[in-house]
Amino acid sequence: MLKRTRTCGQLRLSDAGKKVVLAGWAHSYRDHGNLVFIDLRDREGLTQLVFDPEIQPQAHELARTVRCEWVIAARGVVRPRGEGLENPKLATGQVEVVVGEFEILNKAKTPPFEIELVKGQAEKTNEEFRLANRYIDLRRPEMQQKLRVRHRAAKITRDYFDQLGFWEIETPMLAKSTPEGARDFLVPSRLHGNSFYALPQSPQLFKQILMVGGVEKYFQIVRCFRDEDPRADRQAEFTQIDVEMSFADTDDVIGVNENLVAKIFKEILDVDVATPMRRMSYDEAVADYGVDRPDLRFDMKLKDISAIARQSDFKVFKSVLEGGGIVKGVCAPGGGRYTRSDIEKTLTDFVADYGAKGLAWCKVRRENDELSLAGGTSKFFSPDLQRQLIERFEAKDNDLLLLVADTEQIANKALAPLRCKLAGELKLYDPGSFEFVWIVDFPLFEWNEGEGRYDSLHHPFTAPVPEDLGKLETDPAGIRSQAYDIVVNGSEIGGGSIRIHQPPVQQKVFDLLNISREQAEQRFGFFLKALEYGAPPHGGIAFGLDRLVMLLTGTDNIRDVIAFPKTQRGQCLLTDAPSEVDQKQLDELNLRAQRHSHTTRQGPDPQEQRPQPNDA
RNA sequence: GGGGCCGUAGCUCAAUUGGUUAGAGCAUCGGACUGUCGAUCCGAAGGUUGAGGGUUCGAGUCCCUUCGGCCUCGCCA
Repeated sequence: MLKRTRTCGQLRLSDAGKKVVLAGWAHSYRDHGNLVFIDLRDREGLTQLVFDPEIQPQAHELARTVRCEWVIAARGVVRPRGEGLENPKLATGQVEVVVGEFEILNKAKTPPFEIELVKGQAEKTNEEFRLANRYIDLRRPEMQQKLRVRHRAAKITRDYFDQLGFWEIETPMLAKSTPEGARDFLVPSRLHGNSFYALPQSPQLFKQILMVGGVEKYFQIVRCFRDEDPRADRQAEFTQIDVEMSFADTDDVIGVNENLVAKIFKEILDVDVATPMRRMSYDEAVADYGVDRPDLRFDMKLKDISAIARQSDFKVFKSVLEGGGIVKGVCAPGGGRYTRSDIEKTLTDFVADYGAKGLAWCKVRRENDELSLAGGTSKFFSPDLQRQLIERFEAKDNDLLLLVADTEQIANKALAPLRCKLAGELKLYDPGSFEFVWIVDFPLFEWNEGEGRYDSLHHPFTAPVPEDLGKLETDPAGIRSQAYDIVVNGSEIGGGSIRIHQPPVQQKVFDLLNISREQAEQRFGFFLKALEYGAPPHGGIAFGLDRLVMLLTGTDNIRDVIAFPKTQRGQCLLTDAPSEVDQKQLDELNLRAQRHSHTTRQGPDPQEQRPQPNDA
């Protein structure tokens, strides 16, 4: 086998005259009868091979048989291309390799779709197909670029933490199920009948126990599993950069980790991220943006206009306000271009998805040098109230006011995505820019109406702000936590907290979460015990590596940054997982498959109707 | 569990109000060609319109069911 000496992205004019060996895939071929050209591709680039029958008749004959995606190797001499023959589209376009010795390393079937060099082409191919033939899809330069960025982000992370004295420590994949939070993936135990491991939703308790174990500085790039429905930015199986530090407070954790983020953006994108990053309280984020992960690339703050709406003649507003709701809205600069049908159909349907029962609107217009409202619900507002609304939103001519009257929760839930949608459509920001913010001062608990108890906003191990400890008995909802999320462009890429390290505080929190002593003992007993043996104050964070790489590569599809992702229904189209298993495997695990009607294969094949001993 | 969009040749897409034998580009196969680089030129082959059922003289098109993909609500401490 010819051993390659150079890559296909490497050769330049200065290499002219050198003897080289290249290997790769035949990207395309151009057969002129006499001269044959093959563009040879490896992951570094493309180099043109020339086969001249007058120089090497055998190599030329062989080259004529080559087809796309055959794996080939060639030895030859680097030659400057003649004048006018350069290809400015290729980094190696100034030269070509005149082949003397040629070898076909492997033939290939015609690929099911073409491997395009042009960015954006991958999206044009049916994704189902790309996933089923991932090995072809991954040959596209744009996919390889994403894999490369992912690798580099991981490499920078490892080097960064190593230099700061953090140790990368692995934690178990076969772990204990903790029913809080997301649904667990369960793994049956063969040696312990009727018992199950759970795949970790995160290494949370292990990393805290590592702190109790005196490790002091831990990190891990680790796979986590949550059995919930996927989304465009969410897979059941995902990767975290997991970090934990002892004797650290919020500023320590934020400082170490924002510097990592800045380093990654600088080294990969050459983007300068200003540190320390901006911080914003949870309350401010929710009030101004309706969510705890605001996109700060554009302004468009939400405004509570309940006080103004109360004075209007609009019955819908008044009845919502009387019922304890609010009227909140957003001003879309230049939104006057939306037609009445855009608003009353498209935008109203949009907010309806989030539970909003309607969307009130007014357009802002200038008449005789005076701004006023027109259309929609403007008629319910007196000229003075109109002036107040315009002032409140700092609205300009041709803006659009959109108002939701509902509970505060629903109004925010609807307006936050509406704000982002409008800003995107109205092109109010540079999509290539990045705005970082730490969200801090989260409430420790949120009230769960349905269950009649408090839920942790983050998780039950998050420490309260020390000054608020007194409220544990009196005002649990008013307790702030020492939690922090890092948000970029409206995407939460990481979050963490200072943890509770004192058993009595942990116990009190469990009480408020309505977790009984018995339950706590059964689920977290091992952890509570560890806390009693000298747990240092500690805290940490976890980043979503997938989302980070999505931002770095400019994709909004998480499957693009995962080599072998799963579909919306959790299937791997390449390997066909999940699949049924042999009865023998089930027997060994003492498991029986329960075949409900909805899981039984359809299709009345009488052969399939053999007795099922497992039928319930 | 709910809502929405989509499925036509290997790939990307067409196909008038339901109307003749479902077309085109690329890819594939055969041929021609000394400088191409999205090679070009000539020719060929390529289809259970995701599947099943229905309405109709007639269905890619309309209706129902179903499979699959994507987006989304719920869910994701």
